Amino acid sequence: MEGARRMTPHAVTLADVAREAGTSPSTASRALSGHGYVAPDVRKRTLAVAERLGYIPNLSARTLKQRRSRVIGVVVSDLSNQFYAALAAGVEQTLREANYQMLLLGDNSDTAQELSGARTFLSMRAPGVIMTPASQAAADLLVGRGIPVVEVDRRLATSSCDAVVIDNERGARDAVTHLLELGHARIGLLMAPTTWTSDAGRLHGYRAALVAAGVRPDRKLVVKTDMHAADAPARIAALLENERPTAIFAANNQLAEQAWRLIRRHGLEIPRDVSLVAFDDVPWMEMVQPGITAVAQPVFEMGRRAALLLLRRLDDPTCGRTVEVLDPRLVIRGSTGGPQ
Amino acid sequence: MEGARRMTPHAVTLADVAREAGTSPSTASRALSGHGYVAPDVRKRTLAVAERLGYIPNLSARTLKQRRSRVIGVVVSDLSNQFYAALAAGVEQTLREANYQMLLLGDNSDTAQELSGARTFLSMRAPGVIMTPASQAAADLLVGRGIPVVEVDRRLATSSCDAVVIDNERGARDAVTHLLELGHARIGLLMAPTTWTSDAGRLHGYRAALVAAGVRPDRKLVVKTDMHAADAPARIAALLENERPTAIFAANNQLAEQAWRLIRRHGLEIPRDVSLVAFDDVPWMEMVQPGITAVAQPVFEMGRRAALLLLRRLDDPTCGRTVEVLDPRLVIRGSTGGPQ
DNA sequence: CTGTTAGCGCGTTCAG
DNA sequence: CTGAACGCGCTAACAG
Repeated sequence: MEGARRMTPHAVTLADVAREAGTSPSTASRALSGHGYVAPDVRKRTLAVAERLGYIPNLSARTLKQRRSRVIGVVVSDLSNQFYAALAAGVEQTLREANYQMLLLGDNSDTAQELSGARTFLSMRAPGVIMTPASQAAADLLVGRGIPVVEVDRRLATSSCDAVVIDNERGARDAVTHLLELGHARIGLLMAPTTWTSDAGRLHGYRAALVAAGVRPDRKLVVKTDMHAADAPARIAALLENERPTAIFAANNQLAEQAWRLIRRHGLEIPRDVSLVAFDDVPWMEMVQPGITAVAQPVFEMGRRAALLLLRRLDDPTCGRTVEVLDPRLVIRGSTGGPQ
Repeated sequence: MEGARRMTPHAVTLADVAREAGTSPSTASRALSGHGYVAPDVRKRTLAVAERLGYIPNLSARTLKQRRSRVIGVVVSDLSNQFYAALAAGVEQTLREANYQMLLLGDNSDTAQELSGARTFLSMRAPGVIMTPASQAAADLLVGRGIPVVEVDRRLATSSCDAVVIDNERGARDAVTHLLELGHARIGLLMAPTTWTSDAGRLHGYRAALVAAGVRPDRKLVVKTDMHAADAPARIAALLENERPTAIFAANNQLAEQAWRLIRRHGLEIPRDVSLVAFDDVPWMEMVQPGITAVAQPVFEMGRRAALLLLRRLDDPTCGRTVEVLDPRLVIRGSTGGPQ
């Protein structure tokens, strides 16, 4: 037991383990990491000592030496949105299985915060990054520094990254076509005021469905507003009151929630007075009465695939670029019916 | 412009900045970090060069040198549970304001995963950790190594950590008393099968309320089950069918959701056939018809306070221990009414 | 199979 | 106010 268990203020280091095991630091390193040759008994002894001393490798030192860490940066738009939470969960599980850590950041859809996150990942020498991009800046910075980026949910980078997205246009078209088939013609669209491919795709799908049915798109029926904007409720209310749409297509789960609340507050009944369809199916949509018809996305799976794409690229940086487009699925519930 | 902008495979380093700025690495370090004396013009020049070269400090090197990073470890039980998501959001925002990063991990209420998370934090030299503890092991390991831990939502560590919790007993008592006042006597309790202080407190509160009202607690009315357990639905259904409680108190939001679904599936009507109260108020509870009476917790605030407690301790490691107990608030909605 | 040597990039002495 | 020297803990070369 020697004097090794003193109240050292220092954490136990590889050198401590080596000394205690009667070997050199490099041999101890090989024994613990499993790289290179080590005599079986030496390895065993070293492992035992490490265990006994409670040795925990210093990742900073390792990262400094190897010039890359095993921490994958992940940034999503909004941690408290169930969609992004599920996405992150899918990513984390997959990364964990491959022995990588996830460093999760939320950027509140803010370019500056996203950029600051990217800088953090760079300074931590993350070998790769997965993001729901808010702007081109962050991904471009990363890619420019040689860090592979996988975009999820939407694509924005000017450089060509791997990506996992949903077929937004088809999802929106399915949703709106469903309404058209029920006999609706005045269909309101609620969407975020972004330039993201996700929103653009949903808008295209909405328009395409109308045109295909011979209905002329009306700009006044389209409201672009952010969930957190102060005037969001007022603008949605204005749509309801002034335009009297017989149905509303909300392009994300948060706008759907807002719309749902406002429709009730206005004393309107779903679907009698107005039908409602959402893009992105979340639990409450099945629980309310009537249930909300929604375009379901395989969220967890999207996270998983994004992680797999990144892992593949880490394994082979030169492999061809992949963009996976997953299929949405329209889940019909009680919130959609024929117009009055 | 010299030859400094070559296609170097290496990231730009402090030495590069120093060379370009015509100074030494140590001066450059002082200039950029702001510690120590540097001539104003030298500082300015160095900053400019750093900016121009796109210098991003290597955190590993800095951490290795300073023996501590600015990454705070955070581990919660379930990333996809809105309660924990909100908690994490509160923590993150506060840490960010203090210029710390959050490393968020989910442990799925699993001791092994929690322990592995703690080891990760240790190996990354995190200066502190915030956790919703699943067992004593992780916190004890951390504290034993001199890393301050703040427990949130529940307390478990044998060592005395700072903590932020809700007054579980009072919350439960308020909820059950509300039911008793409505005339209920057969009140079922759904709770997780843990030894956590949160669940214990809620159980105590439930019992205390009954006893205070002269109602004899009946063990058969208490079902301890995990949300993800395969037999959870069956056991809850059995409670409903065999014991015929006139009201149910679900001790967390997920059990409340399960109960709500099963009550409907059994063709029972809320609150006519059975009343329902939940501990932890989440958005859907306000949206369903009737709304669910629930004990609301200031979740975001709990996260924020936990972060503040940790920051204070980082600032002054010897300061007295603090345990903050926040007040819950009973929100009465339509899911509770008199028994038949 | 093993130990010695030599940094990874940074911050912190301590003389100038 | 500045720079030279050193070392944080680890691993990749290399020689033995």
